[in-house]
Formats: sequence, C-alpha cells, structure tokens
Amino acid sequence: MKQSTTKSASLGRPSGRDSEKVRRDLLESARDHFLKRDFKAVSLREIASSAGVNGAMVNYYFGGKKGLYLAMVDELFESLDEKMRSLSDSSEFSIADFSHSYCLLLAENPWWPNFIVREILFSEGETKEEVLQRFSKMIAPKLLHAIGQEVEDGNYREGLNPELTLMSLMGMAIFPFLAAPMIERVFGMKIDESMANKLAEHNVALFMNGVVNQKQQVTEGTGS
Amino acid sequence: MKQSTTKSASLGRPSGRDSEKVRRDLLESARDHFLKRDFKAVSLREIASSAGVNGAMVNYYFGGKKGLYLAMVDELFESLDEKMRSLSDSSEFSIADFSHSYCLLLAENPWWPNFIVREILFSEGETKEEVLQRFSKMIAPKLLHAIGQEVEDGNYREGLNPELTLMSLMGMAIFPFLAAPMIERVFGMKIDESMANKLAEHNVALFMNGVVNQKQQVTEGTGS
DNA sequence: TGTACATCAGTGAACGCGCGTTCACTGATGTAC
DNA sequence: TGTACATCAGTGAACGCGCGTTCACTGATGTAC
Repeated sequence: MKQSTTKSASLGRPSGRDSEKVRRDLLESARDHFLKRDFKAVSLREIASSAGVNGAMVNYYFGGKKGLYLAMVDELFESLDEKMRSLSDSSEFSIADFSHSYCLLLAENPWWPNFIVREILFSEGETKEEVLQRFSKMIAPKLLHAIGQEVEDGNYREGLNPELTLMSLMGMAIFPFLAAPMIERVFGMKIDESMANKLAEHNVALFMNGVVNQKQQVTEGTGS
Repeated sequence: MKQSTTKSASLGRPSGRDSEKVRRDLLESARDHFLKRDFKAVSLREIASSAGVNGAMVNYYFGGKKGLYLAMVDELFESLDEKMRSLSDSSEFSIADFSHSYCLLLAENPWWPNFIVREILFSEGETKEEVLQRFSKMIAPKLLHAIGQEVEDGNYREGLNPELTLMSLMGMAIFPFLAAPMIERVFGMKIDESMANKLAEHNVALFMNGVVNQKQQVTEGTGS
C-alpha cells in the first residue's frame, strides 16, 4: 500500500514556472562558496543547501561539480571583461587614470584579485590554463604598450623597463586587496571605497614621483 | 600455520638506526606537496608514498594530517624568521637596502609569498590565525616605523602615508613572485635570481623617484 | 655471556565517513486527439 | 472541451570511492637477570 499523498512536502514537478531560478540560485550559491574556499573544500551538498535545492540538481543543470564551477568562472569573467573594457576604452587613455579607476573597480569587486591569484597559484590544470589565458589577454598588453609609449615620448624616465614597471603598478594596486585580512589586522584599516580612493591617489603619486622629497632633491640638484 | 618468514619484505622493526629520518622525510614530503597544493587536495597517502613510508606513520609521528601540517608550518616560519631578522638587524637599516635584500630573499624562496597568501586568503580558522599572527609581527612594524622616520626627517615627501607606502612597497616586491606563472606566460620572463636583481633595482628606483622623467620636470619646474 | 621479555618502529588491512554521482521515482505541466 | 499520455523539473535514497584514522600484528632492538 502506497502513501500517495503528504509523504513529502515537495515531491514531483514543482508548480512554479521559475525553472531558470534554480539554475541561477545554484550559480549564485556556487560563487559565494567558491570565492571563499577552495574547490575541493566546498561540497555540493553545501552549495545546494545554500541554494535551497537538492544536490542532484548540480548534475541535472551543470553535469557535475566541475561543470558548475566552470559555469561560475565563465560568468565572472564575462562581467569582468565588460568592466575592464569600459575602463580601457576611453579615448584619452592614461596610465594614471586607469590605475585610479582600476583601484576603485577592485574596491567594488574585492573577490576578484583573490580569485585570480587562487586560480593561478593553486588550481590544477584545466581551469588554471583557461583563467591564465583569459586574464593575460585582458588588459596587460594594452598597458604594456601605453607604458612603452610614455617612455618613447620622454614622459617617463629613459631606460625604464615597461614589463617591470607594469608589474610594479599591478602589485601596488592589487596587493592591498589581496592582503586585506592582514592589513585590517596589522594596520587597523578597513578596505572600503574611501580607503580605495586614498590608495588610488597614493599609488598614482608614488608611481609618478616616488617617495623622495623632490624639493629637497631639486635644491641639492641645482647646486651640483 | 603461520608463514613466519619472507611474507613481507619489511615487516617488523627495521634494522637501521635512523628513526628520526622517517620524521624528517615526512616533513620534507609534506612541504613539497603542501606548498604546491591545498591542504584538502593533498592526501596522506601521497605524502607518505613520496616519503617512502607507510601512511600510518603520519599518525604515529604527528598525530594526524593537521599535526603534520602545523609541524611543517612551524619549520617554515622558523627558517624565515631567522632570515628576515638577519636582513633587518643590520646596524644601518635603510628601506632601499631592505627592499633589495628582500627581493633576493624572495627569489631564493619563491614558495614563501605563495604560501603566506594562500594561508591568509584560503585557509580555515586555526592555521590562518596563527600565520597571520606570526607574519604580522615579523617585520611590518619595523618598516612602518622606518618610513615614518624618513617622512619626519624630510627625506620622504611631506604628507606621505606610511601605511599606504608600506603596502605599495610590499605589493611591488611580492606581486611578481605571486604572479610568476602569469608573468612567465605573458611577458616570457623567467623569475630567477638575475631577474630578481633587476626587479630589486627597478623597484627601489621606482619607489624613490617614480616613473616621471625628472630632467624634463625639473626644466619645466624652474621655469614656473 | 645467555636468555627471556618488554619496548619500539613500522606494516598493512580494515573502518567509518563524507564526498560526487546515479537512479528509480514523483507529480505537475504540456500536448495530441 | 475532456482525456490519456509523454515530458519535464525535481526528490531522496543509495552507490562506490578515496579519504584520514585505527588497530592487530611483526620482528629487530634494548634490557634485566
């Protein structure tokens, strides 16, 4: 004898029409978890229960855990590609302006350097290659060219190595967001938007003119 | 009837005297694996087989996987603490000299920023706190003070924020080693000792004087 | 110096657990007649 | 407009696997007499 009714609260095809909602909920939940913790450290059951659906849905919609992960990565990159392009496509492109905007972009999306670094450093094979490919094509070549141009035009110091300069610039911009937990601990700073603004200005000033007191140096310089 | 002989090649207490060797081999193997991959991603069986011993030895010597991991972390920090102290204890301590030495130290121990960042970003609880504690006390306070002093003495620009400046400096120094796989791909650079030397010089020059062509600026400046 | 026995380093099979995945099943929805 | 049935979104139990850990056992080494 079968219990045909009231056995389970929600068995059978659901009555709502929002079939796409489950997919989106899973992606969102996956993003929340995967951006905080490692691929292996996050279980499907966690993701599914956060999304409020059955774990088997991950297989149903994405073909498995890896499928869900890659779908999430795709979505992230799409949104970032878009944002980065809008930063670098302005007609009057300057390194300083870009650095500033980039810093603010990072403040809005603090998970982003975090995610990239993790992928590049620790992920295995497949995803790593994919992320490297996408990331490397994204903006670096354009910046590299811009720096080279500035040197050629005599605006930047002669003999400045564009590659090393770009690395320095990226390091200055990205590191504070990477090290946010440590910085909050050691410096008692919160990495919010106002902080990012200060950081952006500081970085541009340091990048352009360094730390040395120019007044002093110029005075000494004219004497020699 | 028991097969008392030749059942296994190595059953019973081994004849050698090197009981400490197993411990050291395990630690070494653990370091090799844990520096490349995540805690969860590395299995005891992998570590043990690399070390050429039985997996149960991890429990025997370290009380479990976490015990082995913490023992490894302890060892790493001990060696780094020592090296860092020898860098910063010189009687005439200058930011520039330190940056240079630090860069070379990183080139010799490329796993180190890698490891710290991973711990800070992705590890869960316990180890994370421990690593944060140790790392934050290691050198940052001394550098922070040194930068503040330079500003006070008028050697560095007035109004320069020491915290932000230290962040920039660390970012410039550490990022290239973090992003090594990407840099090798995009720039075709190998991060070796000669590279580290160039990077160190570049960083110090950029940190001190920025990218702007000073000759040009000074010429313009005297006119105003 | 022999000998009996406790100790000790190490083995290898087995255990339980949580994981990703699979599968039989459910019942609302869409569709053909 | 009914009705029979295929489809489809979703469930929940179960599966096999690899993991960290445990445990009974081994046999060389150290020690007491």
